[in-house]
Amino acid sequence: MTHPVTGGDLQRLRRLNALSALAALRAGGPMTLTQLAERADLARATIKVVVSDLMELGWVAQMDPSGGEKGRPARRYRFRGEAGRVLGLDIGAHKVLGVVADLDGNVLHTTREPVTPEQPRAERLAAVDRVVDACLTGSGASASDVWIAVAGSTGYVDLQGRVVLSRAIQDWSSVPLADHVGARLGCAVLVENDSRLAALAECRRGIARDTPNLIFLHVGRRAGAAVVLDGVPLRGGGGAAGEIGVHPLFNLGHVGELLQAVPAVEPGTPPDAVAGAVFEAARRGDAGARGAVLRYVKVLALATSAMALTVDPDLVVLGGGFSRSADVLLEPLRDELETMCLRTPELRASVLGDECVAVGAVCYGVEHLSKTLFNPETGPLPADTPPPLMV
Amino acid sequence: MTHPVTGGDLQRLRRLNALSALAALRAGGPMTLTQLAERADLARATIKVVVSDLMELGWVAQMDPSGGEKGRPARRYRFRGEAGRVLGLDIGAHKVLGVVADLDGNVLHTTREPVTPEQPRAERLAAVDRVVDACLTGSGASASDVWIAVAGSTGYVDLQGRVVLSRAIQDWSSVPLADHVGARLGCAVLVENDSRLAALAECRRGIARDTPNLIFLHVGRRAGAAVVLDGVPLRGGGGAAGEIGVHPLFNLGHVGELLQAVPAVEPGTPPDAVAGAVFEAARRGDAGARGAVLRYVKVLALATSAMALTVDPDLVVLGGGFSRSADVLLEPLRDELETMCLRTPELRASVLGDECVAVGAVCYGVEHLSKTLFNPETGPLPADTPPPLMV
DNA sequence: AATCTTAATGGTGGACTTCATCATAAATTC
DNA sequence: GAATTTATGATGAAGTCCACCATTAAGATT
Repeated sequence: MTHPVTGGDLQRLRRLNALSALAALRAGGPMTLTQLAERADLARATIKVVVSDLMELGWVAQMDPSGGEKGRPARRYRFRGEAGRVLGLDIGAHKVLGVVADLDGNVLHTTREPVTPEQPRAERLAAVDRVVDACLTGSGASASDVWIAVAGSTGYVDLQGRVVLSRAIQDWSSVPLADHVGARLGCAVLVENDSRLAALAECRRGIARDTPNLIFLHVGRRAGAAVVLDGVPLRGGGGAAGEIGVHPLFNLGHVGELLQAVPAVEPGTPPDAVAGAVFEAARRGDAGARGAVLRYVKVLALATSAMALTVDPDLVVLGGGFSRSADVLLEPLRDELETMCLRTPELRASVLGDECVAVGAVCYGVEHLSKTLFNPETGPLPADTPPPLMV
Repeated sequence: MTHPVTGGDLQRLRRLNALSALAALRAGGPMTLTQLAERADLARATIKVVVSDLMELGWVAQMDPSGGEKGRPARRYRFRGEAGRVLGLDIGAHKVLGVVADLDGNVLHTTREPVTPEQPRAERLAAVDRVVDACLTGSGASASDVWIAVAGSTGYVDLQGRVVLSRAIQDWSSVPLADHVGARLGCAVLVENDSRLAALAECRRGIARDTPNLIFLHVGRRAGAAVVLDGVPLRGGGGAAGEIGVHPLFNLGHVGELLQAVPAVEPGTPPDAVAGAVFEAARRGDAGARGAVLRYVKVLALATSAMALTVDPDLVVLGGGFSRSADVLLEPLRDELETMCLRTPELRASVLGDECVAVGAVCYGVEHLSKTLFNPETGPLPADTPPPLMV
């Protein structure tokens, strides 16, 4: 009912102040004591004690004096992002992508390996293992340096991180992905829907950086969606939020097929290239192709407006493979949406490319760590010890 | 990025503890010092000081000793809900309903006045004024006792509380409702969509008390919806969340008309009674009526499943005028939803009746006060002084 | 009716945290 | 080299919480 206001001990106040300082340092970059005192709204003397505590714990390091200022040069302090590592995985239909980042979310290393949708589960898991190993060796980290791993997978992922159902990947439903990766790394592993992570990535570092309420539209041969509200990916009561694709009127699972039979596309074009060819023809002005695109956009708009009317976002981000053809899609989609919405959201194309999901996984991991590690109950734990296992 | 961890002064710690004690007292009812110390996780000595502070401020009062226990009888303390009043208004098409409650949300008085959808704006506002006055005199309160008023109105209400657009009520779009009521009461006035308030009421005190994620379906001659996520009504980027009714495929604005032309209903039945007659006939087993109900339910299910797939609720609550015929609607609607959802939500009928919106308005007001008054920044202000104007 | 048990109450001292203030130190600038 | 600017270090004061102990007030027992 009322939101939890927790006071407590004097030591707790100290913890609160330490966390406040740490948060200010993380958000505002390297700072002097005076700046930090101002941002955290604490006295200099207090901040000094707090910061020296944090340095002992390993969370904060002193930087080389920069000089260039007028008076006595102030010591500058920074958050030690290198204290731990976050691993982001994108397990898609055609590739497995691994990204290692520090606690600030800076990407340190990327590994990618191709897979096919038809591969059996064991082979795909082996590919995941190889990517994880390559990530570790490539970034010079050991398994114990990784504090949390987040894996994005297609399909409906429930609140416990189980892949309940996947249509895009063969033999993948109810795969024990978290256990598999967790056994290898010995850290907490979160599994999330890939669209949701992509949406988060666009919201944090992409086209939606200034927009907390958005719908991410994953368009490709299959279509999916994710919703972000107040900057937080919406999971819903069971993790199925955004799965508008199964609605009987929209049938987004096969909406990509609307882009098949167009005269302008030569017979014999490989299936994966058909859509691109249609877009290309539409770009050139081919009437048949434009008609196909319009039919496709109409269906997409119907589904999108249903979601938009439900959650009233400020922005719709067009992502996924077809977003490369945003120049052809954006305008007609915008026109269609205009006719169906009460408060038509803006429409923009994704900008993060194919590392989108992995970057979102890193963001998700960093934020999860923030919530659990930097917790007022436990205070900032020593940075050297890896965090306790959590889910 | 990181959620705000604010520490601060020693006095701030005291404020935090005072608020923590107050929150515990509000949530847990009257308590002894020992119980309170346990709930707020503070030492008895501390709680004692905090509580005597709160008594001086007027937030807490001592109760009569109850006795009946074994040892020395403990003094029991309670939150002084009577320190202020919250006014909830439901401005509907056919009635204006006013409810006065204390800060605990206990309803003290109710006033109702009939109106018609066709009445001009001035008449409707005059009716609102009369209801407000009757609420004050009826509950023995003066205008300055009312700390906040919340008005529920049909139509699209934006984030600033402006009624942007109303189709159900004539001459109502962009009415300056908050200003009008605020001028009369001299307190903050919030305006919200009525379905959203009804949803909140069901979530706090109705059929959904244990369910934080739900969709409230307002069914009647016109249909509307509202979404509650994690116990919070979803407004969206511009306050239009839940307005699925304007979607071209669902046309919920006139979905009630599907219940018109049924042979079992005698010609000449007044328009308002037709739907009820159809439901009655369907209840008796009339085939034509059952068919009409089924057609109606199909449309409703399409819209509901679109929303459900978007936000993945645990529950759909059937409310509004037609929910009186839930016995006829629930089962077919459940069956239809079953075929369209990935994770089919539970389906229940509203239980709060026609005071639903006003009760939701009170809940909303109480919770808004909790957020603004009981704010760690300002600490618990003296209870006697009415709160500063806020929006 | 006197005594025992139970549990709340009141008070004291100690430990801790934060803050304001002042004198000092280390750079740049003139 | 002096003046200026800014950071640093140290001290004392004030505020807050907690553990502990003796005291008080009621019901339960004999």
